[in-house]
Amino acid sequence: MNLQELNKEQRKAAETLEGPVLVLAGAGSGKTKMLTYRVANLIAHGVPPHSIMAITFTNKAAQEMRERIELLIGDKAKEVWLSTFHSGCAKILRRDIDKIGYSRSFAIYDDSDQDIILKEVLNKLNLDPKQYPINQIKSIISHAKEKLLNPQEWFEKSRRGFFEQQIQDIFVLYEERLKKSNALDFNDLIGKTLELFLMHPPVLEYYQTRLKYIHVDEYQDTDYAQYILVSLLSQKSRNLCVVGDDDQSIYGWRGADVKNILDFEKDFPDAKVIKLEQNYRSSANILNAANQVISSNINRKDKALWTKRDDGEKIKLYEALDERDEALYVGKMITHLISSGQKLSDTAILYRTHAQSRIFEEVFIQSGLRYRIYGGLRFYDRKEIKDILAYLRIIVNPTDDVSLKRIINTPKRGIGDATVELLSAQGEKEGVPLLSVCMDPPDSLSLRSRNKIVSFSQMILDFQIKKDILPLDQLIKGIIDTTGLKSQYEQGKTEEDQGKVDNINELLNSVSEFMENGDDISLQSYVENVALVSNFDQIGDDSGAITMMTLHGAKGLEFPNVFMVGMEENVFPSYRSITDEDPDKMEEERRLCYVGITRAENRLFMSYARSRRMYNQISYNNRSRFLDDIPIRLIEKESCRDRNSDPSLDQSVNIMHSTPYNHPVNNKKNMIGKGSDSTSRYLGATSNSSIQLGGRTIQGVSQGFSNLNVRNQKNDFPTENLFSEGDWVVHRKFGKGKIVQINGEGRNMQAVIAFADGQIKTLALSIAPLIKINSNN
DNA sequence: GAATAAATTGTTTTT
DNA sequence: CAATTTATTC
Repeated sequence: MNLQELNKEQRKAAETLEGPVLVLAGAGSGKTKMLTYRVANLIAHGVPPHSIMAITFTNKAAQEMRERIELLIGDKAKEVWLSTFHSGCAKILRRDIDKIGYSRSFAIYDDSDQDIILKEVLNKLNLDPKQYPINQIKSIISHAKEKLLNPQEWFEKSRRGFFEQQIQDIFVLYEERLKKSNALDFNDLIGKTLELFLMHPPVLEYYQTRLKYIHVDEYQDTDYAQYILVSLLSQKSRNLCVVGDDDQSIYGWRGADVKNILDFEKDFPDAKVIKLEQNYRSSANILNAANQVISSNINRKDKALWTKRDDGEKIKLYEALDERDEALYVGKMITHLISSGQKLSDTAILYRTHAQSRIFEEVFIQSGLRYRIYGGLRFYDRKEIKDILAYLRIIVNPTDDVSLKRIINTPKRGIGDATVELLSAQGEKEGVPLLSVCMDPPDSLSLRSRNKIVSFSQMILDFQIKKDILPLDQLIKGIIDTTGLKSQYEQGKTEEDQGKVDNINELLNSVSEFMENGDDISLQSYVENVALVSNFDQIGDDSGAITMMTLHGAKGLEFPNVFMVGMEENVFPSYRSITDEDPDKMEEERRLCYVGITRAENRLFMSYARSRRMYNQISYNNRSRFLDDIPIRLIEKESCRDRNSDPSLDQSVNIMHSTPYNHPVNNKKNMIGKGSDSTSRYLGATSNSSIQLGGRTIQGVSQGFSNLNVRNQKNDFPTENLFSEGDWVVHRKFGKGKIVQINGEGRNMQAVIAFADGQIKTLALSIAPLIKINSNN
């Protein structure tokens, strides 16, 4: 490691090791480089790598930083604690969450799980979803949790009207459901970690002592809860280094509080403040444009980025006829860039909303330009994938009612809505997990239904046994085979079904990858990983494709050529930000524009359309106000030829028809998630994904599982594998208990169980409706 | 209970 | 417009 490679300010930041440090790092100022060297420098000064923590915004950023530190100091980099807030908290909770009344096999509920719970809650309270929109409730709950408010506290601080009272009730029930399912939402990951720390000081002290040097990247995007977390963790050592840029704060809508960075000096009066203002990324023209745009904001720390680079090319501004014309222009420009030696991956298209991507997909497919879309529907959020994951989740955490409901009749096995409703009501009445009820369904159901339900729950328990016997990939393969999750699509002939089969194969692929790379390859770890990765976590995998993403998604990235499209009022800035009552929203929108511009290294293209189809109607928007902030001298203007007077315009499309493909653009189909590559399929390239799956492995597994089926038919349930002394279990009627002793063998095996209410019972394991809840300890 | 047809409803940004 | 929810029929 050689600190001489840093500039003066960067070096100062990398050498100021003790005490609180605030680094105000402008866009492209070598922030990651500085952080990397600082960590390496700490290690060079004898600090053990495991005492160093760095929190980043995305898993991708964490991974990249780890690689860069590794280049400097080698294998020791592996011991540095690098993670996002969410995955770091998940790690802490996996160790000790049982201390605050959850099982360590807790589930992480995502957005769509929240939807399901809230729908049920509204239903139960007899509230109309139109008057209490799910999305609004979700955001209220999320904001409350960001501020560490419980339902009551939230209500006290609200307007305290009738609506708020109802929201409070919903909130309370929502929390109860999560708790009952042993599940946490994203905000809980932070909040429950804090709860753990506050209720159990020794746990906090452990981390305070261990993590002597803490770094937080993108500090401007932290919310109140995260701020408290960081404050607590660094309280003892006071070695806290935060890095951020108030001009790049673009997550206010998610609870991010710029005050955290603006007030850092108040929180730590002895903080050393270092400013990184030299930009290494963009040409002078691009940087000047960015500086001009952001200077219209009032609420910001004064600073000015500068560069040693030449002016470079002017910013190209294109006025398009409509959104198709805009896409054609972009396609044409990219084709030019390619012919001048640029790679496809040198170019990114940035837009305000995902919906804008579709027309680009259409045009690029027609032109044979490979592209990748990041964000949007996550790979793991696709229906066929979520179904598989739901099986995995119920195996890890048998109390996960949301997952169970999802799969109890998927694929179709004749357990209808009415039946599920009844089972669910029963579980609620008795306060036990749905799976417990399924193991011993009420007599009010027909024998036919009961048989289906019992054999379903036996299948789940069989999987639970297999979990500890088979390696992860074989387990998942076996589940897919046994349940018919894949074969249900293999029979279908539509392209959609085929895509689903591909995605399932892709999932298996990603499992193998996970097993090769990770150190913890347990099912639980896999499920957790899947819950916390985003679509932005694999950017840069593909060197042969154009990158397409939202402006938010582009934060932290850079590209030689950047297209900012849809530069129109109501699009960008978004119509929702154009309000007089909240000028902060417009400021955030402007920062987003600043972020976009500063992604570009050499060439920046901006475009707007005179007319655009939005929300299924044609709208005519003015050019974005942000364009007017850029000095004319930095801009080179191009305008569309009028379609009426110049029929050759449409022919310009045909020039790009080098490889004509007439595949329908099938909506989110082309969204690229982890490892998936449907673009290459469209373009005739071979995807190696399915090849690795063939033959041997598959057969091996299905054999293993056919044994299991036979056993099922004989009704000879191998309980001996499932329970052992010391296990925590939940009984249908007696509630939570601990197995203190196991006697007998096979079908006659009995367990002595001490239940939470003090009762001690001896139960036959082959028939007792028991669920193991400490499945992974 | 399942498969189809009809109606309805929603679109910022994400760990 | 397209995805999801609801109604209808078998």
